[in-house]
Amino acid sequence: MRRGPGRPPSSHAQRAIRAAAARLFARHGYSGTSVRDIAAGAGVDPALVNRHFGSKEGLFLATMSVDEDFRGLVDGPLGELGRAILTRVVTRMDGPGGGVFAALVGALALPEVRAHLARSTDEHVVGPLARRLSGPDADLRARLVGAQLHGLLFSLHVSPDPELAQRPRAEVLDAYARALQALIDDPTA
Amino acid sequence: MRRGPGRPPSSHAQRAIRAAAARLFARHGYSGTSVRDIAAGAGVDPALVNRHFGSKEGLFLATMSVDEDFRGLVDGPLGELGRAILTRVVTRMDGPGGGVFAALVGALALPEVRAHLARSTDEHVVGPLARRLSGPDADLRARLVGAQLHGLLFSLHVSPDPELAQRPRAEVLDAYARALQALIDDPTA
DNA sequence: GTCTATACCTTGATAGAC
DNA sequence: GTCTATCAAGGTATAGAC
Repeated sequence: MRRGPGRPPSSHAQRAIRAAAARLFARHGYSGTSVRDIAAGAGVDPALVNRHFGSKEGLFLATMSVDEDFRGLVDGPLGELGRAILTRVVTRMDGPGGGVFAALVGALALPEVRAHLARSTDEHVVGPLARRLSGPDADLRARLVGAQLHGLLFSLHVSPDPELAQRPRAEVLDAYARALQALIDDPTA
Repeated sequence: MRRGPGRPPSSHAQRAIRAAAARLFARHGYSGTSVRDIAAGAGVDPALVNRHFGSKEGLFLATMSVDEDFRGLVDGPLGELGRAILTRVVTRMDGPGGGVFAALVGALALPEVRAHLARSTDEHVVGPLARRLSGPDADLRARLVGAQLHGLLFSLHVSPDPELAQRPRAEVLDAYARALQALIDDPTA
């Protein structure tokens, strides 16, 4: 939180609302969390939530982001990039990020949530990857890697496949990495 | 609709409610469609909806299913199965099925919706595919093909990537089919 | 500027009349 | 079998206290 002139200091209530919202949204989703629940969790009056964040949607957008989970995902040697991408993203998402991703998917009916997920994926994954790939259709292949990534996160955290979730992560990542690598490698080489 | 003894005939109102619900849920999602909207679209009283289908959730489950879109998806020669799966599912989902899938994902907060999507994927895709695959980890590889499938449908219909959606379908399917095939082929062969 | 109390509207659901 | 009346929950806006 930046303080200083030109920006009002965030009150204790604001921080408490943020913390309660981050916890409840990640755990129970957007529609499963009421503004009154968040206010109760933060120990403040329900009206304060909209006072500080404009609306329930505004608070959701202020607290739920996958930018930190996606940043830097496609750095590293191209030859083993599939495995590297999956190791990083799954490790991060096994923390609180998994709930954040699931909450975002559950709130995709909100246009701003759609925009956030699309922008974050483009900015941190598809864009940087497309610039690094060689061979034909680099942009298309990078976008499909993004689709694969969403597919695995979906099956682990949004609509969890129990059999998949219980297996040793290393086995799952090794197998899925082969599929990612099939799009990362130059098909003409 | 089957008629006959032992089964009460479905009234005109029931059919009208079904039709309106299928259209509105697929177009505006679960939370974006109110029971009153559906009743208005069907030209009936709002109370009739819950009278006939128990609840909004009951009506949703009675009208939104991907069984028809997923059935028979993994039939055909193993050597080109990746391409065949994608051609079939994308063709079907470019019709009304795309909206149905998106609506189901948007309603995954409901446990019964989760169960339906998991069961349908297992019954029509993962199960039959696992029984056909040779080589190690057949079950794991089949589950990951399911994850890939969800990933593409997600990027085409749930959180649509405009660049991906506008490209010629053949290009997209050819490239993604390589990634599916990497899990279908026996890795030790 | 920060917080509280309160009221309003939409929506899912139900009870009971006809 | 169908409709009217009504309730509870929840998102939102506003008036006013401190």
